Amino acid sequence: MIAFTEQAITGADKTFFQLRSDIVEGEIKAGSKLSEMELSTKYGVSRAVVREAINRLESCHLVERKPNIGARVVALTLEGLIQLYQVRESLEGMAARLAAKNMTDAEIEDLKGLLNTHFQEVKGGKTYYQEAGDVDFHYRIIVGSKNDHLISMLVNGLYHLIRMYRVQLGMAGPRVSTAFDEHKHIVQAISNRDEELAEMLMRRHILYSKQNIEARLR
Amino acid sequence: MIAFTEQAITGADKTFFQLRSDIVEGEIKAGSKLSEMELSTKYGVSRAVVREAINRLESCHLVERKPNIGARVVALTLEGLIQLYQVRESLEGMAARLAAKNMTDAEIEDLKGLLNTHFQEVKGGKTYYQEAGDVDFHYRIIVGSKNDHLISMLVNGLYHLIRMYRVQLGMAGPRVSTAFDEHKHIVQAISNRDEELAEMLMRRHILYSKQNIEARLR
DNA sequence: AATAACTATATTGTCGACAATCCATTCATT
DNA sequence: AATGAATGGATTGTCGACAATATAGTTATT
Repeated sequence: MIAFTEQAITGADKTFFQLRSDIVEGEIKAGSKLSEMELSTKYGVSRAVVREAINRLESCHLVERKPNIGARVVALTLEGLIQLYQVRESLEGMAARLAAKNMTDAEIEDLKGLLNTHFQEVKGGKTYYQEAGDVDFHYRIIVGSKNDHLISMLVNGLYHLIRMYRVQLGMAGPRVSTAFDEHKHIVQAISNRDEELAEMLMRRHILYSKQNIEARLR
Repeated sequence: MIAFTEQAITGADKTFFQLRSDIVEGEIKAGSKLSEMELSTKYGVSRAVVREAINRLESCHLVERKPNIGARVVALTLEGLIQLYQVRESLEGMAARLAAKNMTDAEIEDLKGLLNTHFQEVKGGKTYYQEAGDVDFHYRIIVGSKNDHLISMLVNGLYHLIRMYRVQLGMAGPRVSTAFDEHKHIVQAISNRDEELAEMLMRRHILYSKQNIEARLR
């Protein structure tokens, strides 16, 4: 499980990561206001670096900023979640298509291996690791697309927001075993270099996931 | 033609718009380095606002920034253009699907009207306005999707980069009359509330456009 | 009592100066 | 001559102070 290793170079990086984590994990409440001065004392840095961190968070759609007024953590709404999943369906569908075209045979073999270890965890009922496995699966396909825009939008952009919804609206849930089967079929399509099918299966996979969430939250 | 009216509130806004325009129009060359001090004297503002503007440009994928080294305008490559069009196909396809679902009847009528005025311009051979008409067409469908993520990603994010390629690699070109027919069919599908077809037609439309560009630049 | 104008306070926006880092040139060593 | 270390100059990162703007509370007016 090769983690996405983002390392902080500058102080603004550290503050950004810290702040993002605090928002995603809900330590800073959704919808709450972000005071620059308050955060600067809290994290022990100047207002300038807090401002830069907040700007980056805005790029991730994790906060909304209004001129001369300030920044607020985004509010979590069902409507927002649905819209997020629509974009995700679109982008990850394309990612699966491109992965079927661009992943190397070795990368595909690795992916199959990941699926096996994931299978063991599902059998063992380790729900905690299931989410990590799920994220890792999608992550590899995104990276496998070899499309920098796609990778950046999903990994640096939307995935943290998705995780924020997962954590704060409590969406671990079952659907793991069926989701596992879907993963298997997607990998099979990629292995067969069937771009069309890979995209279609990925889109349905995410669509099911969306419908599952909708049914649960409504 | 209701233009997207972004108005600058703060000074950083103005600098951002100015800098973005200079980059997109090629006054600042693709691939060139952005010196904070140089820009701050050029635009008559402090380095802090230049930094904020550059950060925002990075979010638009118009510049790349490296810690402790600086920011460069992105390089324009055929590979990058292809990847950009792949993302565009994915997102605008979804936008067309959602537009078929979410646009009001009045908005669809307006869109038909726009197509008519566009038709007059095509007949008159006004190639200058053709591009504006094309942008306006796509813009309305994106907004018609009513999906904020989609709108933000395309309008604030990718469209300026696409325009940068258009301007600097000289991609006005013909294909206008055939593109017009494709636009007509897409609107028809939206008018029929045929989500599936609307998405498919939009994707093909963008795919053709990509292939046209590839054939021309290769 | 309700609305409007004003004042005071707090927050964000902007600036110039200082610190840390990188890059090119020079110098020393093998 | 080639590689590596040291030095100087330039650029980015960070900070605290000041200016501009918004918000809340108060007073004045109808």
